[in-house]
Amino acid sequence: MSRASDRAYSTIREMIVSGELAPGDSLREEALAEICDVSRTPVREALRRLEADMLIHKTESQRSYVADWSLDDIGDAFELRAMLEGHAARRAAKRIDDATLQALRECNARIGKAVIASPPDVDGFLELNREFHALILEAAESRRLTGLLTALIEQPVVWRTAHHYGKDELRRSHQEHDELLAAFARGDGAWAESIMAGHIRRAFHAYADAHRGLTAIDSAGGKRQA
Amino acid sequence: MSRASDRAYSTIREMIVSGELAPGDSLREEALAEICDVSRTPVREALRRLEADMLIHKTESQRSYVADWSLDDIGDAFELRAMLEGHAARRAAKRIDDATLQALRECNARIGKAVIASPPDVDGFLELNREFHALILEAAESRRLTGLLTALIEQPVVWRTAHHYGKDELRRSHQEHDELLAAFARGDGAWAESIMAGHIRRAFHAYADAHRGLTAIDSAGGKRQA
DNA sequence: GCGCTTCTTATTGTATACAAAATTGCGCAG
DNA sequence: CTGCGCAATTTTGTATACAATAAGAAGCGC
Repeated sequence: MSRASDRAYSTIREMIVSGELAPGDSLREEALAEICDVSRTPVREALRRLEADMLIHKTESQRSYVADWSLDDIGDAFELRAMLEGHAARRAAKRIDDATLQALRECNARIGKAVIASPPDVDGFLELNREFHALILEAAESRRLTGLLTALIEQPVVWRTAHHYGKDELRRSHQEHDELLAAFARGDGAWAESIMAGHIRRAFHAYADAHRGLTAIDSAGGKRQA
Repeated sequence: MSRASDRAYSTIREMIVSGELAPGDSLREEALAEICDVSRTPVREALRRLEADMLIHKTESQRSYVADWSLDDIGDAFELRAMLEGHAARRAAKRIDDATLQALRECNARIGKAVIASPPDVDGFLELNREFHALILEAAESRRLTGLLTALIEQPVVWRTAHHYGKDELRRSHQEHDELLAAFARGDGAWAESIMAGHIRRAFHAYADAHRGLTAIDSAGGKRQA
């Protein structure tokens, strides 16, 4: 992470995820280079990686813009994610070892704490949730699946989804994780897959509801800072 | 395709796919730059793309090598491909228009001709097969699915699989495509998905059988540098 | 005033030079 | 002879300069 291109990648990605760069904004290499305090070379590498992540896209004339997703696009991504993370859960259920299972339990316990706090610690939830899913993905032992899913998990969407979660929805997430743990403990892949797929699809509908409600506000008001 | 980085990408990729660069071979930027007759800059871009395709990998010390896949890895890739192309077929069945359906029919007719020739025109089959699957993917209308699958279709593996197909297996592929067309014509997504998943899984077993048969030859006669 | 062409300018693509990091090979001590 | 450590070489990472290309602006004819 110490390399200049990595810093550029993280910096730009963070700007997109946080909303500092809005969908449709143009990304000029020189400007980004100045922001990241590196030369254009590592910025270009970062842009290519972000393009692979589908966080940005290039026009036919090679200029880069922050990608903007229609609800259809996002539904699409969630559907694929549900399928692939479901698959990951199924595989994990058959391969998981006790140490990982224990780590998942502890992780979800901390998620529980973040969720019952007042107000709920959404940022903590996000980080722990990321860790929880990452552990499962690792337990699935498929480099390719990992690669595919990393390209698929749109951090901006995850972020917004969680920030629109109410206390009830956060608690429900926590419970679903517990169910997942039960499926893992029994090595029941089909069960794990079902729960995971449902978990992701529920997240989509939470996002879609919030999005529909917020469309007017977003287009009227400005960008929010972190 | 006229850009230097694109040429470098195609050139290097072709060298890997054709086997000119063997799994485990090291990829030195300067050497590749000379081969492609461009500077290191576009070569580096090409290497990053190939890395995303998982055709090459970088060690922790940043040196690049041609990826080599164990049969497990390849099975993994086929499993994901079966799932995702199945999903694509399901979506395509619900969205496909008459023009595309007709194009698919014509494509498969040409596949039929390539298959019944003596000897079978395997290269023609490969190209038409690629086109057939690409048309379906396009009909599925999911940019993300397209991105995921492109990263997943290991051309070297596809190439070797087809070249180990006997006449019967090529004909069977042709027939499965026809079944797929029937499912599309009826808009039966579930049917299309089943056929496609089976189609891919069969391809895997053909590859695995051929691979197992060849492993002994490879390890007995082959150069195992490294 | 409108549309077209052309020129200017902004932005990306490529090459090269240099810096940082890693591997290799050598020399030396034990 | 072996193991260690240092330095010489190779290889990758970054910066910068220059070339190519596309967007934008101005001028021109109509």
